[in-house]
Amino acid sequence: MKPEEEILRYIAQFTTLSQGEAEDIVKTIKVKAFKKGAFLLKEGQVAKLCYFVLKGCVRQYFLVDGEERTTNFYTEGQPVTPYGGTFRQEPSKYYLSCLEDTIVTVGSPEQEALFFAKFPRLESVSRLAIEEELGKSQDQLSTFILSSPEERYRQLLATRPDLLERVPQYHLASYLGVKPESLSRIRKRITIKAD
Amino acid sequence: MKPEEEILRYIAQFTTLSQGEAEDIVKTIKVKAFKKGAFLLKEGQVAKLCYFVLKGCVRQYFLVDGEERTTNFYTEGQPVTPYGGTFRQEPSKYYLSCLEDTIVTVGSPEQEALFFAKFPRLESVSRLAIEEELGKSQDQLSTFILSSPEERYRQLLATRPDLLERVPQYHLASYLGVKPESLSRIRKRITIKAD
DNA sequence: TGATTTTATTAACCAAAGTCAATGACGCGC
DNA sequence: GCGCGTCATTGACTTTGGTTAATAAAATCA
Repeated sequence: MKPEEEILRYIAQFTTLSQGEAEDIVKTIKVKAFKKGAFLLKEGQVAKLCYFVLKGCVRQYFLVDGEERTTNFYTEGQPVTPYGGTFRQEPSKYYLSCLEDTIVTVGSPEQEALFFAKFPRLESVSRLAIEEELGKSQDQLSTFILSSPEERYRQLLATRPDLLERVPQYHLASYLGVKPESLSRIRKRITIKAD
Repeated sequence: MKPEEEILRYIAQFTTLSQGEAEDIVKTIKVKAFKKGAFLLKEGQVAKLCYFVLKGCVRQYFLVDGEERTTNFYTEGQPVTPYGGTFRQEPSKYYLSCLEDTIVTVGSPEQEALFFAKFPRLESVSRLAIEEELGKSQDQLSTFILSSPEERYRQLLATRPDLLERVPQYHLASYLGVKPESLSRIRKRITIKAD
């Protein structure tokens, strides 16, 4: 599958596309490649663009007392919406950094308007997608906040095992809200129990 | 201010209303009162309605091993959207219970359609509001998840001091992801440090 | 009001995460 | 291959939250 077609799979979750529409969409979207280590967004910048990951991995984090706190990993097939698709005016507190060479689609409010003019049917799809993201975000909040770090790690293991392969452990630790040393101990505890 | 007018304040965040529109909206919306302890939604029910708090306080929680885990408190001026305004088909895992005598507006998909037919301008307002909620939810996720319980308590103290007055501490503890005994100790630690 | 229930605090002890420091393992460039 | 930096693990010790149980304080209601 070409990376560009990843976005068709995403849209297909919400509606059915004709062959013509699909080809048209692939032709219309703007695609951009980033090198490992590149930033899609830095703290203080106003987010003018939004993204959708076709290939690679983007890490979202912010700084507290100079320390990075990872809040999300976006991989193939995920929309990168640090602010829920809203194009806010305020400068962002988040960084978006590529952990691998990454290919994304790029959207701006202007392109969005053109896109919806061309594919009006997809405007409601967009709304659905945002509501879906909100639901996920709230579920994540409720299941994550009230779990222990070990439970959170097991949860991650169950839902996104790919991340354990491709993301350094100290970033995962930050994502789980613990120090790298603790994650190391958690992993040890689990493998011992598994005997 | 009449409770009904709370919703005008909310809408005013996103757009400007004429005097006529404002009066019309207040006349159109459906208002309902609940007694302390009443449920807006119970686990297993399919959420067919959404709410907006005019007066009072609603607690959202779900059960894990028979234990309540509080995920949100909704007070005056907040939309109650356990699933991002979406009317999902699935039965909810959440309870919505009134901590005080509470007055809310009630919305259904049908009423929503009628409402938007009458005030077409407000459909985009609704979209903005949902995106706003998503932004808030993601911010909450990032600031809460990666903080210690003590930091979370300080955060709550700073952002929603009203809750400390009106909500029993053991519900706050559940919301912060700790046991009531721990919250008690955290409070003690903080008052000692404050000397 | 007094009695009863509900909610909050405190203490003692245990388990788990933080901190600091040292050591290993691995990858990368030279 | 060697050296270097990055990342992961381990150990000793501290801090913090969970657990259990007892007690105190506050709210509720007859």
